Amino acid sequence: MNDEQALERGEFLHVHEDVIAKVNEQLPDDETLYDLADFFRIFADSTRIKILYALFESEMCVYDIAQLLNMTQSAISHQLRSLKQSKLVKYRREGKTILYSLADGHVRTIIDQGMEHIGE
Amino acid sequence: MNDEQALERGEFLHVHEDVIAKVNEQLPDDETLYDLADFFRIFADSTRIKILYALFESEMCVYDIAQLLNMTQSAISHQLRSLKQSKLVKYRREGKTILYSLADGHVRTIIDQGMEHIGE
DNA sequence: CATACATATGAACAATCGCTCAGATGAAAA
DNA sequence: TTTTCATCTGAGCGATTGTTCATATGTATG
Repeated sequence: MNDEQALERGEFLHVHEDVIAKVNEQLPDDETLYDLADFFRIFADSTRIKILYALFESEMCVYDIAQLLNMTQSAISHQLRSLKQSKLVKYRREGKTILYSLADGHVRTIIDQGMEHIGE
Repeated sequence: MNDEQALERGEFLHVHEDVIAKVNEQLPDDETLYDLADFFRIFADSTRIKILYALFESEMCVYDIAQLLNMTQSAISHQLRSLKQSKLVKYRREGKTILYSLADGHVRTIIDQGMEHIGE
């Protein structure tokens, strides 16, 4: 069959409409996909991953995390804010210090899964 | 115990050295953590997630993916390059067109896991 | 060969990101 | 209340990101 005949029958040159229809059925809506991308973006920075690893062991205050990672308190505080907003981390106040901990067990699973993939 | 006494014994005000030592044992080395962050960064963009979803169904050419996502051929080609470099996608030539497909079964698991987390 | 088709590529741009710095907020101690 | 400690916050910055645009590469066809 040549292109003209295909065009006459309403087909296109490249587009395989059956496949596209099938994908469109399975593809979640845009908002969900944005949320999913946002979720993965949290793990796309090694500082945030380090913070999460630290919290695997125990709850920690900002200053201790900063010491551990050899970074400024401000940098850690900014990152903890992202983690808070994404509901991956929760906190409680104890006197003057604020203790951060994991808010969600899935975090460990996700990181372990990623680790398994890169093969370490 | 007051701060002066603590300082005399070589302790610090905030740093809980036992916790830090424990975390340092568990914390993978920097290179691994960078690789892990790079891996998650691939999923941190909704265009790339859509492309992967499309490839869940069947191998597709660049033009079809562009039509499906209503984006330019160039934009898709650039993203496919990232996915190629990350070894998440492979390709084969068939005449003039190049057909892309998933290179790794883990991809689906990772995305499903993320989806489960955001609760959709 | 020349032409058309399919994809890849590099430069350029706006948008976003992670960190630093200076200062603000909040809680407890003096 | 004033001071000190612990953390938060907003502006500013250099670096990175995703897209567009124009062009280059590669493959089959006439």
